[in-house]
Amino acid sequence: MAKSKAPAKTPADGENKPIRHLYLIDGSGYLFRAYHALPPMNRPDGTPINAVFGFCRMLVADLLDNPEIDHIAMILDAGSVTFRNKIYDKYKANRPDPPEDLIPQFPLIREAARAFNVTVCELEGYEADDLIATYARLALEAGGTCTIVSSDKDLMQLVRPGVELMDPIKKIKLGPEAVFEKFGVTPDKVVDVQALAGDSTDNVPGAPGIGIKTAAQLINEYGSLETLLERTKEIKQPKRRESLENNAELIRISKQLVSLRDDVPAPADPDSFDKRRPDPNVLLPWLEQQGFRTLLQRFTSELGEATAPVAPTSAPEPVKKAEPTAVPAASASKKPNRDFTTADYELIQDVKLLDEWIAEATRAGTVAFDCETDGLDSNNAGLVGVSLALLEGPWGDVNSTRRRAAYLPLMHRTPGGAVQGALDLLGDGGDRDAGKLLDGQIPLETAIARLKPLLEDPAVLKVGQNIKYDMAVFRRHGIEIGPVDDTMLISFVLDAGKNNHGMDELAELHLGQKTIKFSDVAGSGAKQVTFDKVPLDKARDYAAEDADVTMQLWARLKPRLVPERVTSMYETIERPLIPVLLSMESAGIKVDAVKLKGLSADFEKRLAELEGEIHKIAGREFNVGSPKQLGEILFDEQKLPGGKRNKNGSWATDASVLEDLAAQGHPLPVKILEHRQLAKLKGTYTDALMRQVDAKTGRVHTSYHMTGAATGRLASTDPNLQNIPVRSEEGRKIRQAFIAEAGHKLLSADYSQIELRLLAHVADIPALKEAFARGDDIHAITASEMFGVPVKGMDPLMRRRAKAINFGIIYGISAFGLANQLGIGQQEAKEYIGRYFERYPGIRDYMERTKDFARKHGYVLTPFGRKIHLRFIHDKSQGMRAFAERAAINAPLQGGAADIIKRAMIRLPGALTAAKLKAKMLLQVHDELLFEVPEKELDKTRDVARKIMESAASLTVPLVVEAGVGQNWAEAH
DNA sequence: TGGTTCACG
DNA sequence: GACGTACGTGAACCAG
Repeated sequence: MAKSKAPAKTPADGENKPIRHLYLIDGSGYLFRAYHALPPMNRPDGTPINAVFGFCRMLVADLLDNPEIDHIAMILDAGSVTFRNKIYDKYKANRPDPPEDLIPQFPLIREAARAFNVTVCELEGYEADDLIATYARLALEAGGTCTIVSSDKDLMQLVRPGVELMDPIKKIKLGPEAVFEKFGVTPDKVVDVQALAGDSTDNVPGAPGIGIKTAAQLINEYGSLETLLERTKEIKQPKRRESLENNAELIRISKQLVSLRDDVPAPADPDSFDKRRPDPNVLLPWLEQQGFRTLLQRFTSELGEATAPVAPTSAPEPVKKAEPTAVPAASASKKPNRDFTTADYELIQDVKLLDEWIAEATRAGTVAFDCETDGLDSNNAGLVGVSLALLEGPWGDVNSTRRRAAYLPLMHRTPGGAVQGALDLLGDGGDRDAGKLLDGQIPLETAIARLKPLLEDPAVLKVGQNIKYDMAVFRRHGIEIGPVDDTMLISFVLDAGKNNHGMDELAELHLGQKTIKFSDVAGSGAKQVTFDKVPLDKARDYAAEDADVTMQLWARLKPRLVPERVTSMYETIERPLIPVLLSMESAGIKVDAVKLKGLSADFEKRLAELEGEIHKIAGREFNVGSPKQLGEILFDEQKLPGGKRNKNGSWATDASVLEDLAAQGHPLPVKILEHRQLAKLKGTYTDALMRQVDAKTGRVHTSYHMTGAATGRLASTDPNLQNIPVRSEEGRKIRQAFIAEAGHKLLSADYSQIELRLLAHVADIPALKEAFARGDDIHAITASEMFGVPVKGMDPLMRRRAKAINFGIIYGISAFGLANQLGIGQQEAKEYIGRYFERYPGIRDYMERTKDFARKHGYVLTPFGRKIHLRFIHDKSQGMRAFAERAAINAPLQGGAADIIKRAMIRLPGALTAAKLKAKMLLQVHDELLFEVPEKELDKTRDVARKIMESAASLTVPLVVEAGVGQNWAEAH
């Protein structure tokens, strides 16, 4: 017998309204999805809550707040035994148990739905999917439409006009196209494909040897499963034919298993699913119990205080956790000024309105702005428009403020012009393409002239998201923007390691707002247009939103700096670094294109030779660049010993494997290694670098990302100039192509052993500190202390091993890693580590202290106060925790070194100017700075650089900088 | 798009 | 007792 659990509607709601659009939430599917998507969180009483939190966030932000939704219900499985078990007893038999910290959340999702006054439906003997199918049908028959909130592929068979699927985490609507992408057939044929292909997670057998690809092909060819089974004789491939002929019955059973029933007895009339206001007496106490503070705040102001609070149902036995973590209240969704929408964004098309905005911004004292361009390269992209946003009212109080945002289009053009932007070599911003300037735009020169006083006004703070980019664009129009704040950097100093710092992610996280995607306004793939071709109305929505979101993020994040003790990290390191990096990026470095071309030709010739030799030894032709084909040659065909497989089952062919084989005297791996090295050099460096040379300057301009690495290191892209080869002879030839301008030389200054020095400092190891103070060879000293041999006349092998251990310590040593590095047994490695800790017990103490700190606080600190969060420090997987612990040990050292060189970089431009030197800082490679120096100023510049770098921090060990000079980077380094 | 490999500190 | 492992990046290439 079916039993209904649909709650009665509250009398106050009156009559049910008929369905227009029904939302059906696949409750357990959603819970699993949210569980895996969100980091562990706990309720104040310790109960794990992440999946429920994700569920509530979705429910509020996407469903209850969406006025288009009038009917909504959550569907659940009533039990584990259904009619399908009668058809096939092994159905879903090998489902693993859910994770233990998910189990207590199952009952909570029922509570959550009840608290928000959302109907819960379940039906014994049937799965939630059958109920969903049935309600989808009922909705259609009632003349309405239906959205199923689930990412379960089994529900794809229900997609049809009026019924769509929505991924609850990605918020993507899945229509027939998505179904076709997944199953290769239209939605009505999905069950046929599933019946043939089977499903290992649900233990649906299907036809052995036939997967989704083959199944789709067969169904599309024969039209339906039944026709196919009748005409199996026509199938040419013997294996397929046999599989189908021998398993016809099993396939029919499979079809019954995967077909959803849309005729089950519905426990409640779908008209009764109408969206209802939550009852404050139920919702508020429940939210409080879960610790969802922002939601509580919001609903208290929306619904009013509870008048007769109903105590939340008793909580299940909480899972005991060693270190309960707080629910991040700030990440809950919250939308200030909910009546403010994109429709309120303004379009500035005349000078009068622009002047008004500028006056308003000047009066407000803080303005968010963002510029839109026709490319991504900040050195060349042309300015297309500017957006501005204001937040007026009490500082930082998002609830009692008024939002305003506007877009000022400047260089939008009619579509149909030649593709340009990145390909633009003239860079003049003029008549470089066929598109004509659109009407209704203030002339660029006029707008620039009006904006300049605002953007340079020392009394107006300009807030940007990755403002380095905007500063670069405006600099080329003669505007030096300042003073500035950067929400990306504020987020970085607050939350490095917790989340990334792109605007879309921050908007979602802190404002609960999904931003308009660039591809929504500009298209995607080959059809994508540059922003100047986007129509003004769309451009306004997209661009004004950027400034609007930036302003709100600033109001949300900036007040956290002081209480979370990262103000000085932001104000003395990250923010002042912006203009320094900007100058380095726009300076670029000269490369010798002729030299690169020659190298490329050399490499190409040698590669062709090697390829011939390799094919000869292998006995056949194959793609040497394909690890898959190579693995098959080496281990399946040549039957070489010692094949390892990587996690997806294919043969591993990385350098360490090939080196092992080479050491055993096999000729093929030797050639492959050489081929790999040259292919890398040619593909990644010579050829790619030539393409990156800027036509205007004849130099390459990298772009530095300030928030790419959680430790505080910079990252370099387009091109990455932080991984130019240096370790191999062939590779160094590429460095030779980085050259100085005529009359100049390159000066390279790098910190010696900076991370080990920091280790000696923070762990406070007298023996190491003294060795550094004396200027001793630190690896030799370590070897001497460990193995009890004098430094003089030491076996180089011992020094090498000590060096590997010193590095290992920095990385959070493990016996496995050290053994791998040194090519010794794990036992031996373990013994070395033991001996090291015996000699330097302070280092072991430091490592333990650091791990404890990370476990207690969820982050670690560099000596300069940079915070690095360890997201996985309490993960339930031992492997993930160990990973986080090693990262915790490494982060203060790597991050501390990053702090030091950043401090030096900030001081250097001023110091050079003060010494009347014209040297330019060009590149930073983590512990090295590269300068281009007029030949006559070499000595002075070297002295200044060394002095500033060595005094960038005062530690209990000296900082030592080694400098070199040359015509090219290889010589200087 | 994800996995593999390899360049750097 | 088994498992998966050195820390931090970005780019090219292959395969699906």
